[in-house]
Amino acid sequence: MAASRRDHLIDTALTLFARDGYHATGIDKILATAGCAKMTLYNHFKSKDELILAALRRRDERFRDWFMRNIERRAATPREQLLAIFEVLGEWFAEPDFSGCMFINASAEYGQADDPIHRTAAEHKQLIRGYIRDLAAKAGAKDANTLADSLMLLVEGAIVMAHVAGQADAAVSARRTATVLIDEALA
Amino acid sequence: MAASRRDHLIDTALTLFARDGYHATGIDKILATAGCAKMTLYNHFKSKDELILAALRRRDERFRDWFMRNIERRAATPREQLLAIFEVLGEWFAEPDFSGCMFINASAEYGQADDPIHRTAAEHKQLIRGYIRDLAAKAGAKDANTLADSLMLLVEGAIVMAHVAGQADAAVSARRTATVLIDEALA
DNA sequence: CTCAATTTAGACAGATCAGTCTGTTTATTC
DNA sequence: GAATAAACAGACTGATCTGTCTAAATTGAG
Repeated sequence: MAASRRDHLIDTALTLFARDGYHATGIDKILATAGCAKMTLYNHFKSKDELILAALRRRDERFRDWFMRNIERRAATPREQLLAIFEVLGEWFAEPDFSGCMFINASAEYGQADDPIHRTAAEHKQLIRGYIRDLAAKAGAKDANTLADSLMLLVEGAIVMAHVAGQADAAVSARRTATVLIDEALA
Repeated sequence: MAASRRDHLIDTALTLFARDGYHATGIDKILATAGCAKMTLYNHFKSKDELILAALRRRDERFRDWFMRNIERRAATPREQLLAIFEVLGEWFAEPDFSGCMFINASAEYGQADDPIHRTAAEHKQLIRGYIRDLAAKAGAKDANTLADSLMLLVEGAIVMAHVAGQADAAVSARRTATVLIDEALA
């Protein structure tokens, strides 16, 4: 198949970018890992940045699908689902190859806000926020946007504390904190 | 002076690492910007990684000094100081060259937890957390550690949302959220 | 089978990377 | 002024970077 080569390149790049970072992962290492010729890559992507964008788009799809699916599997009511967010985060942090959020990491390496890579990261965060906002609205929050903003801070804070500070229980702290905020917002 | 050349190199590297990232900032660019010879750098630092560590240590000192000084200038009581944290964050985010947290960014590029650079970032976060914990204790929190954990999540979450998602008012959201948590913890 | 598209390996370009070394010049100190 | 230490410019190594190109091998569809 034609698309399979391209898919395989994206998946390989995804894994390496996640583990080693973007600048530190060279094209040659991606090709060697994927078992691919250089021209195959440049036939499908016009530059390394385009491959990074494709990898981020795939990561966005996969992560949000996994995230939402697990939240909705764990909890039935919107209120419980808001709390399940942090249980799913805890699962993620406990993965042996957890290396932080690829979008936070991408923004770290591509710091300019108008960079397409940075913009893709920003869009991902907005999509996550939108999902949380919808859950908050369904849970009957007085101000779904405000509750979503608060919970997003906890989500992103937990990711940072888990990865940067190595705080293994960051998701537990975040869940406990979220209960206070949710109780207050649904009162 | 002998130390001045070294200091100037650290300051120059600090600025470039903050703006462009660590891998993307080459030794040659640092030298050209600092107006320094290559051997001067390698007489003071045995490798680029050592220079990064020196820059991070200096950033830690400067940032925490600036952070604490501004919090204590803005507010007199420990409770108000806990809220002032987020006002100072807002000041930081509004700086024209704000490019996120150098320690979060360093952990993004040096993802392995046992890397000295990553460890330095983790230590910085623990120092900030310790400061917040002390404020929480002085404010009379029932459980200063728990409140500090919650507020740290808001701090780190606000940094991420401000930088990655470009959410300019992340500090305002975090402050509003913090009032709920502080009220609950001091009740 | 045939034709066209894709993938292959690998050479190559031109730039840049971190780090070493040499020899000269500047600055400090006695 | 002489002696010592530091910083200087810049060549150099060897590796690596992204991206281009060629020519042969492979694949898939009609």
